Amino acid sequence: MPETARQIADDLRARIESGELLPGDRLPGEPSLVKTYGVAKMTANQALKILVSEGLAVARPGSGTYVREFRPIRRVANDRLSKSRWNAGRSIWSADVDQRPLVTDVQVYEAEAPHQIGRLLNLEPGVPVIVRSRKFVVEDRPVRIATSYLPADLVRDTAIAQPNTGPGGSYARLAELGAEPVHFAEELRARMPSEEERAALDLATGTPILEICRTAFTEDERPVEVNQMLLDAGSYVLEYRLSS
Amino acid sequence: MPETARQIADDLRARIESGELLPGDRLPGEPSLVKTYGVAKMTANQALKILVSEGLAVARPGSGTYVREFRPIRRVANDRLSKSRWNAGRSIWSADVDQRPLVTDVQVYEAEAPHQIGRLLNLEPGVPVIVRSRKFVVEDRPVRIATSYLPADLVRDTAIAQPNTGPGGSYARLAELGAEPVHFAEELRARMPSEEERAALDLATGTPILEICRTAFTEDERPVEVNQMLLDAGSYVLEYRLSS
DNA sequence: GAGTGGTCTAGACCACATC
DNA sequence: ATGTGGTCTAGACCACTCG
Repeated sequence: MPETARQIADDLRARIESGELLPGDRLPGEPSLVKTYGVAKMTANQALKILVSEGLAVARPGSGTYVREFRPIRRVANDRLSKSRWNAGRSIWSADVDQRPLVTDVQVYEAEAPHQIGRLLNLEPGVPVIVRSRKFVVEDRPVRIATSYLPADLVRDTAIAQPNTGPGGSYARLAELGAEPVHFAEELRARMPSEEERAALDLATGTPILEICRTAFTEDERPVEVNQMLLDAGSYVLEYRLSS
Repeated sequence: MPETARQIADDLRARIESGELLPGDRLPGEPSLVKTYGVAKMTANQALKILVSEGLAVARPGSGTYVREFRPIRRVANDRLSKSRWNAGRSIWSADVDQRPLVTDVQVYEAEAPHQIGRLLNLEPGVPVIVRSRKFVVEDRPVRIATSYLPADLVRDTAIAQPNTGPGGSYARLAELGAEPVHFAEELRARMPSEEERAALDLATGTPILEICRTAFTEDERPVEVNQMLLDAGSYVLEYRLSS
């Protein structure tokens, strides 16, 4: 009877979904599965790998395989009406609200605009941009990597070209330049991370990432910033509020 | 020298990212990898599985393993100001714009509101809702599953309780009831699908899904619909336009 | 019928975590 | 020191696709 690994995974998944095994609990190990199901060790290994690849479990070599804990952060993208209280406090997924993250690995440099970015910023090919990249850490977990691109001619001599952008951040500086961002377009997709991205976000295998590319526009619809973000999908719930 | 499977996967990934292997191309098969790398068949198998799990390749048993093709659909969530043309035509990911999908598997029935849904709709526990679920197919691919919940007392005697909601769809019917949805709150997360969801969306292994829960509100901020959607992440780019 | 990916076995060695 | 997951081997059988 083949299909054994899948069946073992199905059993364990059922025990997780029924609540018999709770988040953080240790799953039966490989030797245990070998005994109870009478399979080879590698089959047991693959059964556990299935659960890991589904994002239901996390393997900790040398210790065991554990039911994954899902404690996401809520990121709210506000539209102008969102100060009103519709939907206040009601949500489908429980999530911590917007803890202030630790910002690390700040890098700022000037470079030629990558092709796609240049198009979004409405720049001629080869025009320089200021690139700001940084990593956000919550509870010792790296959860987000962000890279911003701004026209160098606009911001070169401001705090935006420094690691520390000052009070209010780069948007406050843009406002001082008469280029306050007020419209935003976000493009979003989800995919599996590359090996590199997995390492940078310290992702468990089987966790997808959310990739967001946000363009910020001034009141007169001039693009002034492109922000590319990579989020650990296991750490985020995104919220959008819209009015038609 | 362990780590062999990963290294083989790295090699192949590099050949994909360099453009030597194009979307749709066939990767070297297991027997070929066994020869060129001098490894066991199962190691070759696992190397290919790594690429599949990363979403870079698709295995077609009996035929080969192929570089995945990514041809997403664009879904635009408009804010009320977005009729203006900012960002017009510029986007970071190429995507077909909103082809009209085929709607299949329509099911409509009345049931007690699930706990979470009831809370979002601001209903007392146990109050009945009309449930509408359907599947959207584009180019023979199922790409989206949607389940809507509406207060039964509001819509029971309308076309919304029928499979065919008539011209303009259920929102037009709600408008006729004086309950036109004008505000929307979307909660969004990405995760790996369950086996069931994988089957329903006909997903290649290694493809994440986007899970969206959208609540629709009337002008006076009354929730009138909750729509839970599951999207094949490989088939969608989402776009949000916001103003602050 | 030949070739493909999918899976299983039985045994082995490793690095690591935990005690 | 023991137990854990991670990986590899060499060989096997299966169901499937394709020419």
